Amino acid sequence: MAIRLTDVANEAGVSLATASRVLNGSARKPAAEISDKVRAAAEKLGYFPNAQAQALARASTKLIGLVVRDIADPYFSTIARGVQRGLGDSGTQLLLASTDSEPEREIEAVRAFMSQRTDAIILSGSRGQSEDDGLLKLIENYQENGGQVVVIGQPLASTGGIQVDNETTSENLAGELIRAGHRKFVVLAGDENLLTSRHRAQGFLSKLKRTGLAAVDVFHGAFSREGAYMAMSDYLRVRKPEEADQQVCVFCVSDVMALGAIRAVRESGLRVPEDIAVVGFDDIPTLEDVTPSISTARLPLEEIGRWAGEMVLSHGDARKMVVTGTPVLRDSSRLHSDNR
Amino acid sequence: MAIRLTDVANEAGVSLATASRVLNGSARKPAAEISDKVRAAAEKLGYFPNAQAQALARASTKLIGLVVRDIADPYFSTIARGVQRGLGDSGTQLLLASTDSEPEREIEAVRAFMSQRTDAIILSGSRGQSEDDGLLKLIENYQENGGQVVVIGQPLASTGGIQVDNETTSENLAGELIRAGHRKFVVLAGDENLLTSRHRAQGFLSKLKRTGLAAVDVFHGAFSREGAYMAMSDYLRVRKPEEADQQVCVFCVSDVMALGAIRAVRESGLRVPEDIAVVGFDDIPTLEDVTPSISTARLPLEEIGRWAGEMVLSHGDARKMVVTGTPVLRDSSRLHSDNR
DNA sequence: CTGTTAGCGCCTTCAG
DNA sequence: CTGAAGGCGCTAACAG
Repeated sequence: MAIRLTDVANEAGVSLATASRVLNGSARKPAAEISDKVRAAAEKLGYFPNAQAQALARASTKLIGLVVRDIADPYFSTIARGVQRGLGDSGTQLLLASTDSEPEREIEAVRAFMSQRTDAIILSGSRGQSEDDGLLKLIENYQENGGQVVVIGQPLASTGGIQVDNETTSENLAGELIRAGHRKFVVLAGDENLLTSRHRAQGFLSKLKRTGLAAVDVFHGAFSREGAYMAMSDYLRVRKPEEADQQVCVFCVSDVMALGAIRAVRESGLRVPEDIAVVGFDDIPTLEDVTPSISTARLPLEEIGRWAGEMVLSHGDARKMVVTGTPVLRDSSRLHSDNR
Repeated sequence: MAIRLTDVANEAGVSLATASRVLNGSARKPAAEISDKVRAAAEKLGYFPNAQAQALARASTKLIGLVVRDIADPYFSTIARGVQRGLGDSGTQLLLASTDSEPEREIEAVRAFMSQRTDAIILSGSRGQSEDDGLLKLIENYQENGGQVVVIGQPLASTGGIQVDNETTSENLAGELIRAGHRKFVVLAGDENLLTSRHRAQGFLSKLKRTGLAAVDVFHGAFSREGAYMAMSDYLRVRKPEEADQQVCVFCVSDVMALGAIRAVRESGLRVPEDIAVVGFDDIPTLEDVTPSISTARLPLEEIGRWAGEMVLSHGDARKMVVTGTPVLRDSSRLHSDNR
């Protein structure tokens, strides 16, 4: 159906090999005159190289796979944009898969990418707590066959990646909040089966403990806007009357959760931050448009994606890098001193 | 390097053809015993079909391409999620490309997808005003070779797609605002070279005119948050003192622009909506978290994406459908009656 | 410098 | 029902 290289070669009156050489970056450069003829023929016929055939003949597809949990989540879409930027004009194409937080879908995605023989896979999704054995085996298999794996977030033993030091970041964030005067905390810890979620909560709590602060409430739930909305609603429902007297600072393990929490606070008729201070984690772009401005731990999301993309291109050593977030206190954690 | 079907066949002691038949959905089903042996061998060896080879031998890659302007923009990421949902578990893989609003990058993306022999291409990006001749020719070429094209937003003569009736939607939105009592309008019309931008502004303006409302100011600029921020800043700088007395309603041709506009209003010390009402278009998910809640014309973004995905799967007729947005007045356009 | 010729991994008639 | 063989479109030695 489509025009083949053979057709172009015939049209130009040269051999297949010659046509191939001029149309693709071969080391050997045919004569200028011939080249022009071939290019003209290709143009005239509307020739498009068949990437599949090329991939088969060479040994590399110029394909890389990116798996995220939900592409509509600003956290992931920002990373995705970064990856694309990182890939730049290398001619590498991006295959995208979303897992919807279901481990099996992550495995499916990786299998699909393996079948596509992607040169690399960037995992930015749901690193579960128990390092799904199945996934690990798959990845190992993939690597043995020359596949490159870059993990964003949690580190994975055998792979390269951009690790986020969630624990330290949370500790620092807690430190800043304490320094700002907060003394009473609640943690919306998200899904305890997700490493990211766990580490962020743990870091925060351990800092509190080390500082000798009173016990706080910890709520679990889905690592999502809805999850936080419900967790916060639960908290508001059960909190004791005397708690209402003093401003409490609620740490959510992600900005998206903070957004859900704020919604719940507002619906209950309370104010942020006067009645309840809310703090997030990530610094997703959305925060720019939210009032009050939300305190968070800033992660260079787009750059992280870009680094991942560049890492993939450099095709090199499975380099590892560690990123620690920066606490950014904004209005949502303003201390309400005159409360009681 | 990787395990081939041949290896599996050998391991199982059967022929290549047989192995192929059991491992892939062939019409002819080998004996159960044989099948099990083959499957066991495949499992043991860690076999993954080579999608490229399959694509070459069959005549279809199970690949579809999606081109957006910016995957980090909630409008596009929501559509992207919809597309993925629409594709469901059909086994189709999604290739993603972002154009950054540059027409040439859109063309590059389409060329790349054509090379990848994607079964279909969903265009959700920058339909320029002058229907870039290059793009049209490419698309035509693609279709002649059996490629399916689905366009989201602007309709394209020869292709199917989900058309958004921007003009009518804007008219309706204007109607609602007028009914709500607004009389003084400003339009941040975005990029006049983008059809989407144009139609939205035109619809709005024509409705105003038809209603006999006084002339309003129209500002052009980039079809983006920054563009709107600057346009709004310009407006605030040049508006006449007497205008400041009466609440004005600023219609932005997209929610993302509305967000930028609101930022500008706030930075100038004014309030939304008391001093300046702001209205957007699209109803991106982000709006859920913004205060005041933003009035807009609701488009079922995720569903639009889903429809596009399903359309692609049904492989059918290049169906066309038209979507008209629904005006949703929220707080950002509340009338400030007591302002003389 | 150009052309010829094996494959790359898999599917699919066509025989057996 | 199973096996053998040609071909999908292109690349990369190897000759000429």
